[in-house]
Amino acid sequence: MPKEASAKPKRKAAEKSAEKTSGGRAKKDPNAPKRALSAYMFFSQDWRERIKNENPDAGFGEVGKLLGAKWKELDEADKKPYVEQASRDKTRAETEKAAYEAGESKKRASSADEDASE
DNA sequence: AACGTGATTGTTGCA
DNA sequence: TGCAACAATCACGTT
Repeated sequence: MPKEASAKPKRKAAEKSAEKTSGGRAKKDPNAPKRALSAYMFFSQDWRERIKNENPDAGFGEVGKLLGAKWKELDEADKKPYVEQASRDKTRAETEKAAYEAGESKKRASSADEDASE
């Protein structure tokens, strides 16, 4: 149950080192199609304006914490639009990965007939 | 099949 | 240029 645990001060750019389960799962994708944005990402994009609007002095920590607090205040219906965008982005990520997989696959076999687009 | 983990997303502001 | 809290996520990989 590594899920939920009060707090997980474990991830960060500093702890990039992973290696666990079996030996460090591949290193992430070579092309890194990146995943999809989170509802929070859209939520922040919309709220960051308001936060700065009501907190022109709020830098990053203020806005950050305030944003998170507000986020929880929102109801599912409020997050809905954000989640919806996240869902849309997820589909986008699917296409990204699809193209990434396709590229990876085609890149493998092709080499001469492949157009010089890239 | 089910589970676990890591990697990723976006904001601002500064050394 | 990268990292810092804030939250979600979820796709991948391992078992």
